[in-house]
Amino acid sequence: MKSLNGFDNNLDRSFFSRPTAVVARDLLGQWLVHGDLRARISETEAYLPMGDAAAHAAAGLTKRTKVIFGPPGHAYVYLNYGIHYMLNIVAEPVGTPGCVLIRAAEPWSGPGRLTKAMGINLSHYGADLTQGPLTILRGDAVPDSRVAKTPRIGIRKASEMYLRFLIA
DNA sequence: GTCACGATTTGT
DNA sequence: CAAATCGTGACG
Repeated sequence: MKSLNGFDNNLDRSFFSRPTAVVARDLLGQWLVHGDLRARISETEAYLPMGDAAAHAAAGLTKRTKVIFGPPGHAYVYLNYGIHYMLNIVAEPVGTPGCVLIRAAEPWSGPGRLTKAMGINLSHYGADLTQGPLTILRGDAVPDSRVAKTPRIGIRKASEMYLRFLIA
């Protein structure tokens, strides 16, 4: 059964409707697809629903964070430093505001360079990644032995939490 | 309305 | 190390 975008192995809603850190870890090795462009996700960061001062959702439900409180599998995109678009994927069930920042996908390093290279911008805010031109395809699973965990990059709050996942 | 700030990148 | 550049959230 193919999806609207023609692919038959997209990650479905249930994949994203799990604990944020688990989704972040399991997103490694999957394919980020935008139209004809595709890139293998190699680095992610989890921003938790609770007890995470660095998460935008910690500020509560606002116009900007609205999508993070919605159904999983949707895109949370925002402009950072007035220059770079950051792509996040909403995790957890509706009402639980967790999201995963896609920090890099081969061959691109850096969240800002990735979105620029793949043409992702604010128009993708709220887009459903389980269907449509912007989506995630299932790739080969990355074994724990190849997954590294470190503190997240570029944040000032909660910098001691190990919520950054990358392929070693 | 005004203001400080930031999940980055690039160049000096 | 500092600049670029602007939407958001806090405050009045």
